[in-house]
Amino acid sequence: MANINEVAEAAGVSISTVSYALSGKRPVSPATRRRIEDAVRVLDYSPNAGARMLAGRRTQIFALTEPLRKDTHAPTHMAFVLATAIAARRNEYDILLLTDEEAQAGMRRVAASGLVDAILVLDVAPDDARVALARQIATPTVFIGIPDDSDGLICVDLDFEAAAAMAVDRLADAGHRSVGLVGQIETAYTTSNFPPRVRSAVFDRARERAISAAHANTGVTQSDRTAARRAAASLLDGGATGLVLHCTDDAHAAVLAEIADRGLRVPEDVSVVSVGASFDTAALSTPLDSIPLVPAASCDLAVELALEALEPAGATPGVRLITPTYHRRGSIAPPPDPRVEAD
Amino acid sequence: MANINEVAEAAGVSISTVSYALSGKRPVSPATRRRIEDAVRVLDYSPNAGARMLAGRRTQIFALTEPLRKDTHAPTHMAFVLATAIAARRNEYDILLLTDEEAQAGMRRVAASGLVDAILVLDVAPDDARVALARQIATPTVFIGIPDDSDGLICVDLDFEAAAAMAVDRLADAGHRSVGLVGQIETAYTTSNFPPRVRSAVFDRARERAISAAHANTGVTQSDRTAARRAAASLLDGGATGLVLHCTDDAHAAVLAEIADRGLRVPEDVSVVSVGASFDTAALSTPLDSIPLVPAASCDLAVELALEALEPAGATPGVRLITPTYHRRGSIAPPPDPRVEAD
DNA sequence: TTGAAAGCGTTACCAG
DNA sequence: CTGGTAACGCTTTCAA
Repeated sequence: MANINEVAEAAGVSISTVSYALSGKRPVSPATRRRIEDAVRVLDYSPNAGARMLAGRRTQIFALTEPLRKDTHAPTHMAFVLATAIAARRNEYDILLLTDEEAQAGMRRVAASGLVDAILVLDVAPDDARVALARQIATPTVFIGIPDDSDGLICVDLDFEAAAAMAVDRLADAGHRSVGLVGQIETAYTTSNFPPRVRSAVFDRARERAISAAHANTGVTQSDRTAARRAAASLLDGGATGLVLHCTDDAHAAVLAEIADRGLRVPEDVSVVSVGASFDTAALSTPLDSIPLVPAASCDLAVELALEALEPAGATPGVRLITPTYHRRGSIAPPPDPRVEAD
Repeated sequence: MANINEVAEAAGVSISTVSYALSGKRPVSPATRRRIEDAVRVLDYSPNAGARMLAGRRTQIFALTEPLRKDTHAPTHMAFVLATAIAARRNEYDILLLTDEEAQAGMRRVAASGLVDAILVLDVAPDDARVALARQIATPTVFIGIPDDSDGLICVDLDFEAAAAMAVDRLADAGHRSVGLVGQIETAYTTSNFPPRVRSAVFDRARERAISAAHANTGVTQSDRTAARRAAASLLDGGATGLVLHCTDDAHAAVLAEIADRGLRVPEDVSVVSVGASFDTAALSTPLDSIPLVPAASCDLAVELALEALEPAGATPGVRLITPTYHRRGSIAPPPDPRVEAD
């Protein structure tokens, strides 16, 4: 592994010129630049990471804390980890992964040792312990998700309230008077930050639109199709003509199966809209209208804020809500004629 | 952030003594040690990561390349990432995550810049491009999985051949004359390294035991329950009385559903054994005998080998196969009386 | 446009 | 058992 001295010698310049030629922080004549680039290529030079961290102001590393708990929905979490890694790399940053209980001790450690420039927090719980930690350490920290107490923190997330309200509005606009929310698994309402936000927004907006709303969760374990079917069944039995789905892809499929088994059609008999899904609802057996949770959107913004926080000016604390977008797939229509139902 | 100078001053010793007191690489008198530890605590000192990397021989970071492709089974991959992170931390190492196309460019980069001490490779494809790369770079690289050409590489994996053979043996020992393998999704046989190993081992051992074998894969997309049921159905229709399952948890559930729907019981009518599962087969609707793939086993060994490779002696290249273990859950029994079947 | 040199904060060697 | 000091390889200020 060649170092900057060898490059300088080979190019016949000083090491500072090599450094500037590579960083572009100072103009370098085209001729010398070429000689340096040649030397770099020939020697296969790459600046030493440790030296750079020490001399420079940046480590070019972000920590990503993601507990990766067993009971979480792996595909979604994987999508966020991936989106974060991609966003980071686009800005010349690498991701150091902090999982498990190590999430907390790890945050302390990387902050204290100056290993990372900033910390990104995934899988945020309502009462997340990492919140208090973030306030203690000097390393800028960005939350992807909103804890109960977000005071002074930098947070990024989809505007789940707006998304849920939008879903209810579409159904209400189409004439539905009774909507049902097929929600997450039960535990998610305490371990995760956004399910409660969706649920209360559905009820709030339903009240504002003067229509009735009900909620049923999708069981206690992941990939429990039966529970999802049961949830849909109870809501339909309760008279709901419009369903808002905030659940896993499996649960989506189960709900559609339940609807089909009842001999009902989407959207003629039942209208369905998905909220906060990060998979493709157009690929389901019945394509569904969707107000998706786009990992890249949240993660791109989070990385942007982390970078901003490194600037002398810093980033203003506060919650950044991402405006939801509605994707129409034809799964919402007016409810069936009440007279027919009255049979 | 205090540095070593401040600690030395506060403790009234030289910085070298502080360094040695912390690393333990040189004896330090109990008295000075205490004074230093106090100073460290008071100043909340933590050695600077960059300086350490530069001066020391180690960065205390492993790179983990895991493409995190969309078509992979997220839960399994997450389990391996987690297991690797835990094993690394147990040895004072952090994990730098390399995903995506970045896997290759990233390996080059972290190796060239000396950012990491070793590289761990997950989700190994039969013709993995990272193999050639590993041979080019100086950074020790450990593969968790076995590529087609493993020459000169350090590889770790469950002995899938032995596991598959063991499954066939158990069925044959119980008296089964016809076994069926419910395999992975179709694409896995080209994108992943172990599914073909399981399949050929099943057929090989069946031949050795002079019994018949058949294979059916579980469709083209993940979480396609129908395909898994169809696979089980075709094997049962083909006369298989023993099933070897090498597939996702969803597919396991689907197979059991198919068996139940046919009015068959496990193990009285059909014997079933799971191979290479990294989830709990005892938690299925019918607990299944299992020869599991244990992420921690592979990842612990991989980390161990990575550490060994850093020693002057290095680690000997070669494939380390982990001996499979059999977990009995009562899902294997002798096949039903042939005379009854002949009705 | 370029060079010299002072750090950056450790580790580890050489003395004592 | 302890201290002084030379690296480690880069960035950046100060001079020219």
